[in-house]
Amino acid sequence: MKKIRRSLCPISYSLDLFGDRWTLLILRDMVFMGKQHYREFLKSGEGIATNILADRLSRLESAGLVTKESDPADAKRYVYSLTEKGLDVLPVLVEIIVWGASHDPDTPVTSAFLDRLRSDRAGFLAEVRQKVLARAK
Amino acid sequence: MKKIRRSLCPISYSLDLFGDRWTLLILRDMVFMGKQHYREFLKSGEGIATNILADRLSRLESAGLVTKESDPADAKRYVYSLTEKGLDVLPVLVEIIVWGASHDPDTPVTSAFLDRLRSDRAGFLAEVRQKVLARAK
DNA sequence: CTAGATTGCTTGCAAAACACAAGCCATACT
DNA sequence: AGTATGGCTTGTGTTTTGCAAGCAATCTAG
Repeated sequence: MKKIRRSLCPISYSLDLFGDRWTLLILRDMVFMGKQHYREFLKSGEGIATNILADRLSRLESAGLVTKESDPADAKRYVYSLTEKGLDVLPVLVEIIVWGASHDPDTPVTSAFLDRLRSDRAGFLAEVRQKVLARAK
Repeated sequence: MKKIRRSLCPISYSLDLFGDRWTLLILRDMVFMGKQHYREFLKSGEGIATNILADRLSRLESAGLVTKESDPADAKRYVYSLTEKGLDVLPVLVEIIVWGASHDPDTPVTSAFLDRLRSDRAGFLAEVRQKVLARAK
């Protein structure tokens, strides 16, 4: 296990956890798609490999962004849920969306939606946050 | 050359460029530290390797976030500067700082500064942005 | 004007991380 | 009991990373 901390910089701290090409996509799926099961994450358009997914989920779990519990409705399943700490990544995701959609000529994001993100950032954050919390209940 | 695009998702688009442990640290150094030279990036606390730095700078350049020009004051140097597109990453950096500083028990970020980021986000963004643009002139 | 420095890299190599396919174990359905 | 489903683990290459050297093009001192 590598647990070296590169520096005390908060950006470096964050990147040590989610500075890779997959972790934030998993969080995206949880936050925006409400995904909770291993199979759902596998089905995402980007095509994550099973071993990578398992690794990232366990890292997110040990870092306290995600919890893993067995599904009461189906004992062969596990339910992955966001913690507060995990949900706090939402503003990062939103800014990444804004940057990506602003600069990607082929983005499918509508300019109406992008405008909404820019002009009513706080409202959008609150709305998504509440939706996630509502699902959790 | 690998240029595969994993999906049309704006987050995926962004991560294809800066979804790694180094790229955003380089942008951090440019935005917040005003670094412009190869050697300055090397001196950062995290200790990036020379080949990785060269690779990331060239990727940032081809993606249009950074420009590379020879230094008129010293022909053996190059000056790396942020473009608009590069500076637009600032909000992402700020949210990453907020998340990292909020959840890292060992963060050196003062709660006063963190409060400022949270309560006057727009003001802080404008301030940093202006500082960067002032340096560019 | 010539012998170091300095700057911005490139190259070589071992180690780590990743991608892909296959397999495995514990439920669950029929 | 036999098959399907869900969540992984285990090989196996391939790619990326990290580290140490080396190198060409400037500058700088004597």
